[in-house]
Amino acid sequence: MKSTITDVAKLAGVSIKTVSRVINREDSVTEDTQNRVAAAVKQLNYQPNQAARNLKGTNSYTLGFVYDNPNAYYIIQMQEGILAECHERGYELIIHPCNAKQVDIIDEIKSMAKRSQLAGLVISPPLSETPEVLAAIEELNLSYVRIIPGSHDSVESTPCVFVHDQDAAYKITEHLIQQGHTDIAFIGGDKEHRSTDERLNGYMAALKAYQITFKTDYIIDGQYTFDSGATGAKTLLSLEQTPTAIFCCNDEIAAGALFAARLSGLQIPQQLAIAGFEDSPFSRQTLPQLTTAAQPTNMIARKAAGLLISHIAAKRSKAKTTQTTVHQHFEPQLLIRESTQLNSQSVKSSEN
Amino acid sequence: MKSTITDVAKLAGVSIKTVSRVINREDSVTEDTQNRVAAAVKQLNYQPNQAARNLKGTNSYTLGFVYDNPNAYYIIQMQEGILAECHERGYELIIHPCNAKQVDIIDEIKSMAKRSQLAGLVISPPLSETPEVLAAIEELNLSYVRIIPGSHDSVESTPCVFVHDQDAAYKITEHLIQQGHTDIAFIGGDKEHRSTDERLNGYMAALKAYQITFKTDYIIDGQYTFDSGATGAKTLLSLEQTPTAIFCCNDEIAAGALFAARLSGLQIPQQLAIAGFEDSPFSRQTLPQLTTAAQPTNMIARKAAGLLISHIAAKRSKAKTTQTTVHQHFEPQLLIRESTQLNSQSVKSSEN
DNA sequence: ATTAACAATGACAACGCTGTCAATAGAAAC
DNA sequence: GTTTCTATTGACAGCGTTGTCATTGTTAAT
Repeated sequence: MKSTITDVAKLAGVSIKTVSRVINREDSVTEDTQNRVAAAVKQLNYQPNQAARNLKGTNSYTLGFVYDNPNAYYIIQMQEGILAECHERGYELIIHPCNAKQVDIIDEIKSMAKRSQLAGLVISPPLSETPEVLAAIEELNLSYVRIIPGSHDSVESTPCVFVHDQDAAYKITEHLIQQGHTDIAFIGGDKEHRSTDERLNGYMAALKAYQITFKTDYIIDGQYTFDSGATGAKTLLSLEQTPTAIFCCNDEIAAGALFAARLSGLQIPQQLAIAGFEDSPFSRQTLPQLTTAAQPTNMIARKAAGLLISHIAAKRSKAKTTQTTVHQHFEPQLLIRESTQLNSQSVKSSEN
Repeated sequence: MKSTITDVAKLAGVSIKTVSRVINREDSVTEDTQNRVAAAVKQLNYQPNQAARNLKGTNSYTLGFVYDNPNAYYIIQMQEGILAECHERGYELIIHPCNAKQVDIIDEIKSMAKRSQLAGLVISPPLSETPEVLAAIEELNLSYVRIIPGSHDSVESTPCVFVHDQDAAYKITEHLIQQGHTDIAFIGGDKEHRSTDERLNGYMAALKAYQITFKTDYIIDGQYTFDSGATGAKTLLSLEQTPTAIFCCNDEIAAGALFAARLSGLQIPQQLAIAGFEDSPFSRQTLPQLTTAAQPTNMIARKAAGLLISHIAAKRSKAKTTQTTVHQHFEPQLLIRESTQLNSQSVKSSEN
C-alpha cells in the first residue's frame, strides 16, 4: 500500500540516496541506474512523502494564497483558479485571509510561510501593492507572484500578472461619452488600492481624449462598499450641476449609487447613467443591470499560479538559463448593460 | 527568528515532550506547567512545524474542507471560521471545491484525503446531506463533521452542527402573517438541498399554526439563484389571485423576486412583501432592503471545526471515555427590514 | 607504472516532532 | 513504615527524506 524510498532502493538494488537523486533529477547518475530506479518506482507506485520532503527544508510543494479583500466573489474565483493549477501541477494550496491594516500582518505572513513550509506565495491586491508586505516576503527568500492592476511595475524581477484596469476604465468612460454624456462623475474605491488610481487614470484619459474638462466636484473619494456608493451618489446628486453619468470604481459602489439614485426617484439610465467595474454578481442583480468591465478572475488566478510554479521550478534547477521572468497581461472586457444604454434590449432576466 | 519545540522547552524549563503535550492539549499536565509553556510559546512566537508533525504518520494535523456551493459569501464565511479554529488549535486547512453532480466526486475526495494525509473533513451542505459522499468518507475511516440544516439526524454517531432552518422559517412566515398577510407564497431552493425542505416545513407549520390553508399554486419549485427568484415571482404574479407576500428560500431568490416585482411596477412592501433567508450581502443591497434570517456562518463553521478537532483528539487518546459525540445547535435570527414592514424607519443606507 | 582527477555511489546524520516506555514524586492503602 | 498506586514528567527512538562527506572505481596525465 504505502511504499517508501527504502523499498524502492531495495528493489532497484541501490542506496536510498541514489533513489533520491533520481527522484529529484540530480545529475551524475548513470542512465542505467536511472532506468532501474524508475522501473522500481513505477512497480511500487511510489510517491514521495511530502511531509518528509518538506521537513528537510529546501523544497516544498505547497503554495500559499494570501488575501485581504472583502469581495467574497472575487476571492472564491481566485482560489478556485489557483487550486486548479496547483492540482494539475502536483501542488497543494494553503489559504490565508488576513487584514492588511493589522500591525503584525508581516509577522503573520512570515510565520505562516514558515509553519507550512511554503514553496511560494500568490498575492492578490491590495496586498500585492503593499511595499512592506513585498519586502517581508523578499526577506523570507520566498518565491511569489503578484496579481496587480496596471501594466508595468517597479519590481520587474518577479513574476507578475497585470490587469489593465486603466484601459478598461478608459473604455467604460468612452462608452459613456459616446452615449452623449459630458457630465460624468467618478466614485473611487479605497485609496490604498492601486486599482482606484488605475481606474481614475483611465477615466481622466478618456475625458482628455474627448476634450472634456473634468470638474473636481465630480471626483469623489470612496471605498469599495455599497454604502460608499450610496453616500457618494447622494453627494453628487446634491451638487448644483448634477452629473448625468457616474462611473463607479466597482460594482458594489455602483449598486450603492443606484440605490441612492432610485431613492431620489431618478430614472436609470434616462436621468442618470451608472457604470460599475468587475462584473460581480451584483452587477446582474440590480434593476437595471449594470454596465461593467468583466475580469476573467479565475483565469487570471490560474495563470498567476502557473507562473509561480514555473518560477519555482526554474529556481530549483539551479537556473543556468537566464532568469527570464515572465509576465502576463489581461484586459477586462467592456460589458454594456441597461444601466447606461437607453435603447437596450428589454430585460430578460431568466435568460442570463 | 525560527523557534523550535526545543527552544520553547528550554525557556519553559521542561522537556520537549511536555511542550508537545501542551500544544496538543493532552491531559495530565499541571496547570502550572501549562502556563509556563504557554508563556514560552508566546514569547518565542513559536509555531509547530506541520511537516514534522505529519511525518510521524499516525497523526496528521490537516483538515479538509469540501464544498460544493455557488454562494461565494457563504463559503468565504465558512472557510474563515474553520481557519480561525484550525489556527487556534494548531491545524492546517486544505480546501477542496467540487461538484456534487460530478460522477467521480467520491474518488476525488478519497484521493484528496490520502494525498494530503487529512486528519478529518468538514463537510457543508449540500454535500453533508449526500449519503454516497458520507458513505465514502466513512469507508476511508476518516473523522468528519457535518454542517446540516435540521435538528436531528439518522447518523447520530458522528459530530454534527445543526442549523435550525425550520424554526427560523417559521418565524419569518409568522412575521408575514402578523403583518396581516394570508396569501403568502413560497419560492423554494434546489430540491437536493435539505434546507429547501426545512424552510418549506417551517413555512407550512406557521400557516398551520395560524390556520391558514395553503394553496399549492403558491409553492414554487426553484433553485438558489437570482434568476429562479425572478422566474418564480413572475409565475406567482400571473396567477389569478396573486399573493401579497413571498417567502423566498434565500436572499438571492428574494433579490430575483424583487427584481421581477419591480419590473411589474409593484410597490414593495406596500403591494407585495418579500422575505429572504441567509442574510447575505444581497439582502442589504436591494431597494428596499430584505427581511431575512441571519445565520452566524462564521461561528457555525468555527464550532464545527472545533467539534471535529476534539473528536479527532478523543479518537487518538484511545477513547477510554464513552464516545459521547457532541452536537451543536444554531438558530438563525429573524432580521426585519423594509421589504416586509410597512411602517419601518426610513432607509439610511450610510448608517448600516 | 604511478598518480591525480573525476564520476558515480553509499553511509550516516539530521530535520522537528510525537509515541513508547520508564522514572519520579506524592498520595493512598496496608 | 512499607508497599502500591496514580499523576506528572522526561529520555529516547524513529517517521521518510535530503545534505554532507566518505568511498569506490575509472580514466587521464605524468
